[in-house]
Amino acid sequence: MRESGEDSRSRRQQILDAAYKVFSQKGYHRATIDEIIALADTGKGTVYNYFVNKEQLFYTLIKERSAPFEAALAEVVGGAEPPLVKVERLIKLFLRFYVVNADLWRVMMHEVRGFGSEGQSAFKEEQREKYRAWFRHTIGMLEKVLQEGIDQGVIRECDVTKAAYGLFSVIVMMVFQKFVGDDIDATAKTIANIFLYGIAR
Amino acid sequence: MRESGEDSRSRRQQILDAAYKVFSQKGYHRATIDEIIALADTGKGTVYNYFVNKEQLFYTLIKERSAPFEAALAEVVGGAEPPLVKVERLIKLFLRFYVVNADLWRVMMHEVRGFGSEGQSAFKEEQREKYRAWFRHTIGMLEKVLQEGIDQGVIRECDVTKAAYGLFSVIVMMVFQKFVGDDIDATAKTIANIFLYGIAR
Amino acid sequence: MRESGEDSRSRRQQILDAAYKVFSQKGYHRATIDEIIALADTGKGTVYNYFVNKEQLFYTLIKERSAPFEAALAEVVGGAEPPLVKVERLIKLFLRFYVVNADLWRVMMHEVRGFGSEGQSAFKEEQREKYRAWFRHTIGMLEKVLQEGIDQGVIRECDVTKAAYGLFSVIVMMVFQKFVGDDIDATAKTIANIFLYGIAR
Amino acid sequence: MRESGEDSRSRRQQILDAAYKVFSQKGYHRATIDEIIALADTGKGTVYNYFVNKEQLFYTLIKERSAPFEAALAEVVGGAEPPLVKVERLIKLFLRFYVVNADLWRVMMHEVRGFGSEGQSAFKEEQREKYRAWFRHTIGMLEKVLQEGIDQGVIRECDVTKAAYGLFSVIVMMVFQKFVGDDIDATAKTIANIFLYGIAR
DNA sequence: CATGAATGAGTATTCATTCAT
DNA sequence: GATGAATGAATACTCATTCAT
Repeated sequence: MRESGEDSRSRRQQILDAAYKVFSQKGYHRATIDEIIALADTGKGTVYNYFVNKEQLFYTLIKERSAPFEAALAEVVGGAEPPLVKVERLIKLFLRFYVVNADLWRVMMHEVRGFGSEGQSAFKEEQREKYRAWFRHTIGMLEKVLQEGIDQGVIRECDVTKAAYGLFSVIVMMVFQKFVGDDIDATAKTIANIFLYGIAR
Repeated sequence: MRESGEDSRSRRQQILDAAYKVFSQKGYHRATIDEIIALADTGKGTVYNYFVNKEQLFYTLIKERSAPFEAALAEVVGGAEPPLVKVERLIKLFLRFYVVNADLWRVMMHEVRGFGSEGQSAFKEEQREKYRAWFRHTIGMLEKVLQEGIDQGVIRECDVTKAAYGLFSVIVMMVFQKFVGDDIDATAKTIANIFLYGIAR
Repeated sequence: MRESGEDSRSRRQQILDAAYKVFSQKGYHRATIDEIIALADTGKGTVYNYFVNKEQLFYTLIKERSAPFEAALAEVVGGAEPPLVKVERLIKLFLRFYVVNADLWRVMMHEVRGFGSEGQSAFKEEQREKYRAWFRHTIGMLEKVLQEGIDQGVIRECDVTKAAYGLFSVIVMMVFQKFVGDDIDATAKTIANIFLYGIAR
Repeated sequence: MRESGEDSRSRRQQILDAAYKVFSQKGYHRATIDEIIALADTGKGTVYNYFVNKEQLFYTLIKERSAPFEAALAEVVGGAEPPLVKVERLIKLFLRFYVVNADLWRVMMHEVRGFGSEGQSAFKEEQREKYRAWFRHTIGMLEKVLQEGIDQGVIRECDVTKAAYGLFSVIVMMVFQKFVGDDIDATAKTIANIFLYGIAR
């Protein structure tokens, strides 16, 4: 029995918090259950009481972290603002989310990205598809707004899927390259500006 | 003697070719020397006669593959064409290169992108810095041309580094998402168009 | 579960016992973890739960085996008997210890004795110094008694360090050459006699 | 063709010289053929033209180095001096030899000493017996002189074999512990004195 | 529920030796 | 004789997972 009554944050949450730190810091492969339990101050078996294996622990982490983000995205997309305003607001949401979760998401992306069938990733294909679906859904939010812009004639005809992925890639790149300073709003404005009007004079 | 007369491709090259396939398919960690030698139809010791270790084998692969690409980039950058033309030509070069080398470069990026300082990657910090320098140099080609455009007044004032990284990220994303069809030139045109003039009407 | 109730000797002890046999028989280099676990009837990981690596397993072996011996030496040295009696008693202790531990100690000596600075031994210099300290301390027991003899005038002036090492080398040689029969006391007497009074008539 | 006419020291000797340095410095196991040929500035195959394998190369080294030493021993033993003088002269010869060859002999001793039958040593039992015979013969020189001393009544009755091994061990210990300074004769005198008359007053 | 001792599959690397040239 | 490219056997160590308590 490790602690008596101060079990406010459940064992499960303690493990998740520790896992977040370790996965973010070490990546998926180099993160060890041993390090996670040391940080969570719990036993090894306990982890396996709450999570079926390392992979599912990681997945749970991703899912729980992204839920509020997804809700926020949906709210903006479903709102009544003009499309161009929505675009900028979405960019801000993305930036805020990735600035906070950059490390964990970088880790996830790597394990998921592989296309080939066999064993490039630590994850089973089935599992990876779930992560990919998450990406598709998330980037789909951008797509919807772009399509709305086209329908309203404020955005010119183009392949919205490609455009959305392109915008997404720029956002993520800015974060990963640590180009995003404290003023996330300014960065969002810049990205939106270039994305909408280009860099040509 | 494993092969008799078909020694056209040297042992070294056989190993490199096999390593290319295995690294591309499995990623760095999951690629095993055993699989590489099986594919190269050679002995394990032979690999270590030509390459000091797994990491250096991987590095050699990267270096030899990228050399012609870098030369082509330099030629365009040093050319006399107008900046906007150069931009499109660079985009084409990047697309062609990444379409061919997508898998291997994805693998490399993961090991390099690294995060903090310690040991999240399979590579030593020193080694990773070499890869990062390669990226900086490559993306630097884009930067130069953008700056040239600004100097000539055809591109508006902006942070060329961020712009270059943004453009780069879009290119890579298009490739990784397999949005690039057979007509690379068309894709390049589209990317250039949007990058230069934005998507707003 | 490998064994049911005969868990009297802990896993750790089983491994140490097996390691003792294998190291003694094969030497440090040629002893393999695989052979040790086969003899200990346990899993490979178990060894690494108790010992950080092969070297530390070996070190633990040495340390645990020598502890009682050192205590016995200290008792004699600290006793009130005349120096010449102490010398003989120490010789007996050394003989008894080395007769039992001859093989393991031979192995250790080789790895430690080391030469220059670099890597001729399987052990890191730092580690080797610990073993050497052990030798110095052990032979130091002989030195102390010899010095006591000189102080009391029963032993003539001489370099006690060299004398102690000489006496030590003779003891070890007798053991390694299997010159020591069942009657350890007789052998000790002979050694003491010659050491003290020489072989000249 | 590495060198043209300056082949005064034959290839064979070049290899032996290099092997001496490397074996002395690195020990038997850690000495590599690669390092030896690098030092000898020759090809790997060449080594195997002159020596059947690593072990026999080592053996040749030992044999060639010890020949003059053995001759010198035999000369003293066969001489007409009084036994006690011979003892001191032998000690001097041993000291001189081991001071020069300490490292190589230390290496040899380790590989040979093991008693058990199987695989404690890098050498086959058959081979090891050859080294042991060399030791027996060498120490036998001491034995003979001691026996001569007993026969002539200047040395008291004792087990000459044990006495010889004891004397030998002391000599070697002094060398290995670097207790032997530049004045080998003085050291020899001291050893002889204590060996003959003991340390008791 | 919590624990942690036990497990073993999986892998990069070294180096003596061979043999075709 | 000289060479060195090719070879492959041999080995310590990690870490996710299980399961008896």
